[in-house]
Amino acid sequence: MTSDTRQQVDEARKARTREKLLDAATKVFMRDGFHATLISDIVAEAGVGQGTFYRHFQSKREVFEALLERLVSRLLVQFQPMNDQLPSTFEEYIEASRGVVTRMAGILESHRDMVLLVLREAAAIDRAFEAKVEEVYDSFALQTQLFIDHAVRTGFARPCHTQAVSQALVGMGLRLLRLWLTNRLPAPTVEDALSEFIEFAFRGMEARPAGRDGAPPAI
Amino acid sequence: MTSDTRQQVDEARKARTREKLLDAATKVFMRDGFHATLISDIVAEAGVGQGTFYRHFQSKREVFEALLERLVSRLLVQFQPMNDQLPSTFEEYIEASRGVVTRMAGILESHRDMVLLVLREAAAIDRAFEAKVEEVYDSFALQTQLFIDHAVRTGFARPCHTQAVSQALVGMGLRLLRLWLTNRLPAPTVEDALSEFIEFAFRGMEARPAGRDGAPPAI
Amino acid sequence: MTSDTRQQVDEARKARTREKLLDAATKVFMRDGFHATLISDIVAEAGVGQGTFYRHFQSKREVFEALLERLVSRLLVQFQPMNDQLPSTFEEYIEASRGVVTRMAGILESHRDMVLLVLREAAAIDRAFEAKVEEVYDSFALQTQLFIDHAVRTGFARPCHTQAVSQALVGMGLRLLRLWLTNRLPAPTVEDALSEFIEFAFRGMEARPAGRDGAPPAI
Amino acid sequence: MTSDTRQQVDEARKARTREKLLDAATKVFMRDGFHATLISDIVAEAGVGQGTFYRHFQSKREVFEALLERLVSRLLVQFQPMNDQLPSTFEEYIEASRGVVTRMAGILESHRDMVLLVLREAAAIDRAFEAKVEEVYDSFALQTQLFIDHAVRTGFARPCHTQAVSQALVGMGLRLLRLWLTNRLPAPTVEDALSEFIEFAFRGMEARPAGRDGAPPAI
DNA sequence: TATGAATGAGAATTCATTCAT
DNA sequence: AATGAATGAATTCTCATTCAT
Repeated sequence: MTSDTRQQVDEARKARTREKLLDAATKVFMRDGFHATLISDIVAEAGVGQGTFYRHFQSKREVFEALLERLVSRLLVQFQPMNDQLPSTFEEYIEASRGVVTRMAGILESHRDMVLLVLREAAAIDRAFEAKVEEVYDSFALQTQLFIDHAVRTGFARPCHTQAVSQALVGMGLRLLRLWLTNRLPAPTVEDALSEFIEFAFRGMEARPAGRDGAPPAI
Repeated sequence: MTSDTRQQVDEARKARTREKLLDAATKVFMRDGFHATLISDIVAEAGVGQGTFYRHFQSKREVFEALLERLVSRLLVQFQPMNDQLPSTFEEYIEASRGVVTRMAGILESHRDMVLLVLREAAAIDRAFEAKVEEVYDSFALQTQLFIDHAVRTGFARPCHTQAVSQALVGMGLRLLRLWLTNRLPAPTVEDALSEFIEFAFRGMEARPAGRDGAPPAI
Repeated sequence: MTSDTRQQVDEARKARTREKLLDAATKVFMRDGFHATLISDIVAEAGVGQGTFYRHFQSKREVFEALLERLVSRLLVQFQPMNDQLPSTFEEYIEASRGVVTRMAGILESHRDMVLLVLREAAAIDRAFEAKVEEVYDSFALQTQLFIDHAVRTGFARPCHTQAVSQALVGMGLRLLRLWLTNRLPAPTVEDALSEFIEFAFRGMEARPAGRDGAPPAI
Repeated sequence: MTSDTRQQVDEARKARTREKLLDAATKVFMRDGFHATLISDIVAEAGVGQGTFYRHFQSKREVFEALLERLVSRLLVQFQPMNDQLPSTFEEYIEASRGVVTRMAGILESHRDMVLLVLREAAAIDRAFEAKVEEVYDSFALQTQLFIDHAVRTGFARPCHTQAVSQALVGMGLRLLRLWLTNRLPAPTVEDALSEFIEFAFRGMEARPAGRDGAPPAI
């Protein structure tokens, strides 16, 4: 009984220490950059001893990995409902896209530090991280592609190389995300930016007769 | 009492050594990444003594700075003629864009290593580098914006938040560039990819009545 | 969660290591001279790791500073009682001087190595050290001056520029100290040398009628 | 003929370069201290090439040696006439001493930089230099001793351990010299200081009946 | 489990010295 | 003879990692 309790207390303490370290690492990584960050900076920020670090992680790299893992898993969970109900009119498509993108933006913003950290540093740490992050981007691209494929099949989107287009969309998103998180968004509000983003994605730059009725074009 | 000849010879030798170091650095940075690269790796690759490095650069960072400077100045020189003759029909717009983008692709490809290096690592080295690279991206965006602004004014493009759109285009470009340089281009050839890229940029994803006559729409 | 005991143990260990380093430094500085001494020599002599040095000192200079500080503080403590009871007859003056000087000699001898080190090297390390050592000499001179001033006031010493005289006395002392510590004392024993020193200081070189009764001269 | 001339020109140039280097070294040694001075500092100050240094000296140490040699030889030459005519009255003794010391002061002042350099640094360079400088001090002490011995023999000075006394005098001189050259002389003028110095050397600190007639005391 | 002093391998950096011109 | 670019041995210094408490 006593030892059981004791064990639980110990485990709880360990978990708390681990969280302290992860939070401290995020903070210091953001402040100084991954490479300039020393283990001693992390433990100082976390308020624990130097040796304690090694009871939880093997290396600075492993902390980053844990942080990235945590971020990705949270993002994936939240993005599940993205393809819940597929649209059946053109306006629904636009609305659905706006909804998805807005929700994504919200989630990403709530992990602002880590997201910016990944955008900045992940590819520079080593090839494995670069690959992992590219995987994430690719999976976003794939989600997007499935969406567009469906739109093409249902006649709401023009036939195109949907794989290339979805990668292009991911690129657009990444750029605007970075500008946003560094407060350099070229638009008054995020909502404006997202509207422009979606408008542009659907209509391109070309000028043309306005009136769209939302009906699929007769081909 | 140094003779002119002697001075010239010395200078030439020094310049040659500097080039050797820059080339070696590019190679090693690409192979091992900026942070994993040691000064000793660079001098070994360059075939010069350890001390020689410090006669030319203060630090690894400074070499990277020199490389980036060299790349940027080359890119800028080559991009001058981008806005030479502005188009006067819609088809010309498309063609002009394709020309610009194709030429850029060629230039970028000829600096493949450095470009990839910058895409991967620059932002992670420190804030100053991040700022410098963002400046470059922003200047591309600005060039693009001027182009679109003109197209809007002449009625070939629909009115939109051209600053946001051009940043989005830069994002698209960066993503495809990266995929291309890492051989993951989602298209059979670069030309195909560029075509898709431009098609998408002008027309968006939306399906609609095909026939365009190249004339600006009557508004 | 560091226990009090643990903290004390750690502190004690650290202090012990620091002392080891200071002792080793003194030894090596004496053997090889400050400038020829390498950090690696000090740690080898101390039997600790290279990195340990830097946990305790920033540089070789800082070790020397610590050593000098330690020496000066010890000397100051011991010299406090120098002006305890001021003499009231001429003989007492001589005896008091002899007492002070003898005691000083004893103290200095017990720090033989550091004293010689300071005499030889301190001024050559940098201007700050030169200033610090000159300060010490000046404070000795000041002590001496107060002593002489008193003697002049009470009529046991002839009126003179006591500041200059005390500096001269310090110079004499430093020279004899150096000769003594390098075993080149021009006298059979230290006591002899001190006697000559004091005799000379009081009577000068001039020959004159011997008999002194210890009474202040009627002026 | 031509080659003769050529050779002379070359030699003259070489000698000039050597002097430039020696002067530069003195200046930089004074400014930065011997140990902090780099060969590159000396050649920069001299305005010659790095390699040129090694055509004239093997090392920094050798430059210092040359400078010290030059100083010592100059001092020795000038001090020859010190014992020219030995005094025959007490006043003549004082006057002779004042003359010698004043002349020495003048000479030393004209080599201010080198003298201060030697006082500060020589002993710290290595044991050989320490020995060389001590030799010089000892030779001064010896000169002084001969002077005092004579005074004792002729009855103008009281019998004493003349070797110890002359070392003490050298110590006094060194201290005052240092204070003087660093502008900390505890007296309005050098002349005042020298007067105090000599007064003290002859009469000591003790107060006593004034009137001296310059005659040797009846013993 | 947590701690922080100690460690030492390894990297950056310096600078006296060489040597081709 | 003079030069100054190149050199690399030698040192300093850092910091991830260990380990005794």
